[in-house]
Amino acid sequence: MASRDSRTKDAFYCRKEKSLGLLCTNFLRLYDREGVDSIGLDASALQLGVERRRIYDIVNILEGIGVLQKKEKNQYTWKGYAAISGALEVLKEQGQKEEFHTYIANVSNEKEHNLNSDSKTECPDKCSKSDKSGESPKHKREKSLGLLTQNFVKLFLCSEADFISLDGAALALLGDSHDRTAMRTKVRRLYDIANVFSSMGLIEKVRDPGSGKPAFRWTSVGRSGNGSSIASEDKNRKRRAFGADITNTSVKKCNTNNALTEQHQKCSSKDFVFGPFSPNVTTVWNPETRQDGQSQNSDSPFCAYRPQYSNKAVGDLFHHYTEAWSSWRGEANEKQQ
DNA sequence: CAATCCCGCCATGAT
DNA sequence: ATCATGGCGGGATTG
Repeated sequence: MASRDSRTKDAFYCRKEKSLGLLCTNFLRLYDREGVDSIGLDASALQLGVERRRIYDIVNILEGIGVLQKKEKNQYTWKGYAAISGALEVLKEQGQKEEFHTYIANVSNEKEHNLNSDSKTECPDKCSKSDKSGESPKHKREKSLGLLTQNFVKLFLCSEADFISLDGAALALLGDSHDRTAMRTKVRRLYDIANVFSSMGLIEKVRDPGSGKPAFRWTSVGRSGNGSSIASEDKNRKRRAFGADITNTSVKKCNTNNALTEQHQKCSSKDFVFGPFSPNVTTVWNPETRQDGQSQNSDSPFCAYRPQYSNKAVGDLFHHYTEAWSSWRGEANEKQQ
């Protein structure tokens, strides 16, 4: 049946609209409301209008922070933002137990003149790495992303440096594999993680004063002294940010499922194409309009950016449509199963 | 050019 | 074998 050739990036293709960060924001907004406790991957992909593969990315990263927890095949349990602080505490402790602070001495300047001075910049892998005799039938489990996410967090939580570059992180978490390729791959993954973290406000992009190179800084969320008990129940845990929901109604193939669902609706995705609000991509939200600097009280990192339409009415309308559409699709999908 | 990072092929594990 | 997961990196986009 030939390939629908998904690579047909029409004239109106905007990479930003498909970023993991945005997807994460939408994902979070979609599930951060009462009554939610179970998340189905299929439904999720459907609601958000993305391929399944992407949901795996989001889910794996969020699970590393405690927002989600795998329940069973295809099903995750929503733990919510409230679970983050606890997860971070644990991560920080683990990170300290292992010597994560030695990984990132000070990635600041120095650039290529990295002195390979002793230390043990390596193996972020817990457990044994002893593999005498070829393969180790060990846990193939948790090979990356999820683990990488946690290690990335540990670097921030255990390091003194107030900002870390992805290259530095990759270097630190990569043991000694200075393979150009390994580095490249690792950095690619870190970009993915950094994107969702940024969208959640956990980290923020900054510039290294010295080299001018991009780096990330952990926002003031990291618990503060005083331990014992989960405590810090956040007095402001009801930081629910309501706004417009948006769906990535991609006008391309997205689900290999038969078009049964599709033909079932007369007003298929085609018609769903923004009516009054033209698709002129001029109103794309901006994650961080480089206007960094002193941001107001970054108390709550979860005040996600809301991709708003300059026109409130339009936004509301869109929201309404989205809700209707979402629940409809969800129901239809469920029944179909 | 360098920094980003989307997209989806395809290996691998579960059933 | 089929289906669920999710490494991995080519190469398109952005800055």
